[in-house]
This record gives sequence, C-alpha cells and structure tokens, in this order.
Amino acid sequence: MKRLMYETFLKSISKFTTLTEGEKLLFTSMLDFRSIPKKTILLREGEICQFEGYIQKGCVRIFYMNENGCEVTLCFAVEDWWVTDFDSFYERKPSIFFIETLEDTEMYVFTPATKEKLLTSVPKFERVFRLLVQRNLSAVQKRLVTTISKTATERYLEFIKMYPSLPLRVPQYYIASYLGVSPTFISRIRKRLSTK
Amino acid sequence: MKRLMYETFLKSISKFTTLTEGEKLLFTSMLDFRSIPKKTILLREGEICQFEGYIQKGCVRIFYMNENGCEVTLCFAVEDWWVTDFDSFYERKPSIFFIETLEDTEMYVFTPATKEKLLTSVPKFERVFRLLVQRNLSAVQKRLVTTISKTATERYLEFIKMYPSLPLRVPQYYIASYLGVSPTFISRIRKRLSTK
DNA sequence: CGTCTATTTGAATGTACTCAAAAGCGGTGG
DNA sequence: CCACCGCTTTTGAGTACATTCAAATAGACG
Repeated sequence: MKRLMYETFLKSISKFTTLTEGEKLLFTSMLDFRSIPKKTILLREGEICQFEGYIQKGCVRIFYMNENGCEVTLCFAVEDWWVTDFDSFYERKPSIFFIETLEDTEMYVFTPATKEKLLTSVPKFERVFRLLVQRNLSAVQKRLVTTISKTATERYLEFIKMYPSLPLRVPQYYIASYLGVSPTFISRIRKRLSTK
Repeated sequence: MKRLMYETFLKSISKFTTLTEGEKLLFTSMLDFRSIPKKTILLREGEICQFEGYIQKGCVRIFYMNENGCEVTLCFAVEDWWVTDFDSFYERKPSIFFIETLEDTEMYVFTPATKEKLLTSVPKFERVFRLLVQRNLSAVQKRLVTTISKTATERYLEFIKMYPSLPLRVPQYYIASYLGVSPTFISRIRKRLSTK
C-alpha cells in the first residue's frame, strides 16, 4: 500500500544506487508526506530551512528578493525533483531565499534530524546525495554561463526547450525573473518570435 | 617530511571531519603532486577531466568558450581551493569547459581511480566531499542571483571585496569574462570609481 | 458581469557593447 | 640604456539590447 506511493520516488533514487528492501523501508519510513496548497510560502528569508523535499506532484520555486523588492527565481522544481536550500538546511544557517508553491503540491520531506539519521544509518546515501548535489551544481554552472553569454531571446528559447511544460504552468513574469529579464521584455520576445 | 607538505591541506579537510592518523596517511598516499607552469591548459572542451586537484600554490581558472570564441570564466581557484569539472570527472563525460593555469601552480591531484578508491575505503570522505560540493553549489547559486539582479558596477565591487588579491594577480579581461562584462566596460567602471 | 491579476504595447531612457585607434607597460635584444 | 615588440588597458563615437513608466488590453474567477 504505502510501498506503492513511494514507487516513482524509489525509482528515482535507484538511478544512483541499488537498495535492499530493508534500506528502501528505512528510507521511506524517514519521510513525511505533505500536501500543500498553492501559493504557500515554505521558507522565508532569514528562517532556517527545515525540510528537504521530493516533489511527488505540483510545482515550487526558490527565489531571492533583493533590496528593492525585486525577485530573482533561482529555480523551479516540479515532479521528481528535490527542493531545499542546501546551505540553510545542512549548515543550519538563516536562508537568503524564499521557497513557495506555485500549484497544489505533494511532497515527501526530510527534516534535518531524519535526514541525518538516514545518512548515518546507511552511509551509502551520502553518495546518493553527493551525486544529486553534483548534478545540481553542474546544472547551475551551465545556467550561469548561459546567463552571462547569451541574449535574452536565446535564454528564453533554451528555457522553453528545456522545460516545455513550465510556460503553461506558471505565470510569465516568474519565467522572466528566472531568466533575468523584465516581464515587459519577455512579452516583446514572444511577440517577435511569433511573427517569424 | 612528506607529512609537512600536506599540512595546510589536511587542515582544510579537518574543517569537515576528524581524521585518524591512518586515514590521513591513506588520504595523502592517494594524492599525486604536480608542478605546472603558467598558461598550461589542464583540460580542453570535449576531453574527460582526469583530475580533481587541491591547489597548494598558484592560480587556475575554469572557462567556457562559446560558438563565437567568446570566453566566460566560470571560476578562479587559488591556494586552498579544489578544482575540477565535477560533471566530467565523476560522470566520465566530455567536458564543456577548459581549465588553465594563470600562474605557476602546485597541486595535489586525484585521478578518478584514486578518488574512487579513497571514497570506498573511507566512506567518511563521501560526506566530506558532499559538503564541499554543497558549499560550491551554494556559492554558484549566490553568484547567479548577483549576475541576474545587479549592475556591472555592483558586481565588480562585490568581486574585489570577495577576492581583493585577484585583480593584482590576473589580467583585467579575465575578470571581465568572470563578471560577464566586456573588457572595455571594466575599464570604464574602474575609471568612474576612481574619479569619485 | 465586474474585479483583480497578468500581459501587451508605446515612448523615452539607460546600460553596456562593438569597433577602431591610441596609450601604457613589460620584457628582450641590440 | 634605449628601442622595439607584443600584449593589455584606455578612450571615443556610434549602436544595440533591454529597462522603466504608464496606459491599454486580455484573462480568470467568483
């Protein structure tokens, strides 16, 4: 019963390692299920992030808010993605980010305590999460390079190619804040592209 | 004798874990020492990265070269930093980056084989390197946010505050390519700042 | 249907870029 | 010691990409 719920989840972990039935049980027993309505703030700047979540269903974004109240979307996370502020969650530091749901969302979450327990009881998971973080790092590195060296139009095209479903799921101005472009200009980009 | 050479190195690892003498010996025995002249290319785009290096002395940069031959400096690494292309080194994939020395450099390096051996023989190191990668990720995330939301002048000021010694060590146009600004414009920024 | 939110459009502006030329700087050899 | 060469930085003029502000339009939802 419960095993079924975790199916996609365990499949996603199995990309990195092979788990015994016992380890699978241990893993899933550490997780809390949470169902969260749209537009809920899960973490505020200054708070210490208390969760590392695997998204079963829904959509979440991490964003930074600068002095002027201007937002930068660090990332979107949808089904089969992990979401947390690593720096805050693992180092117990106040976060500089906000995390909010953009849709009704279902997540399996670790707390710092359950995550630590998992890692110490099955060291194999250290490796799994190291690999996850490495992939994340590599993705952010590539995005940084793109942000620096491409025009807004190129970045927009790359974005819709990489995440074709997101423009249908989230407001356009969030995509603007992800690409580092004003909402106005996203609109003009789309217009230019559609007339060609 | 040899122990002394590794002193700063072991101190840097000890921030993350406590090591027994045996573990220290194992660790250091896995490392190769390399002395590399200035302006040596250590990794080319398309190659698989064969090293993960700890910089004892010198300066290295990782950069991306786009279609037009335009460079983006992903990062500079100096004393007490690690340098590798994670994605390429760990996943055995052709790199999209170049790595080159900017000064005569001394490094302790792992190969994929020695690194893997270290990780399997002392699982504790999985954690150490997970933490290192997490910090790296967190730094790149912050930089992405800065790159998106701040002006070139603000980014320049932030850079020299964070790395006061680098402008004295590396040519200005490398800093430009790190900040995502033309060399011409860095010059103008400096002029404007100096006349105020 | 009305209200609230999101997107589009126009006009004016600004930030940063390109290109080309000049100046500065450092090393090497005559 | 100076002259020359190559490399880096500076400067000027013109331009492009993207922003801001304000107003108009379009969509979504009760």
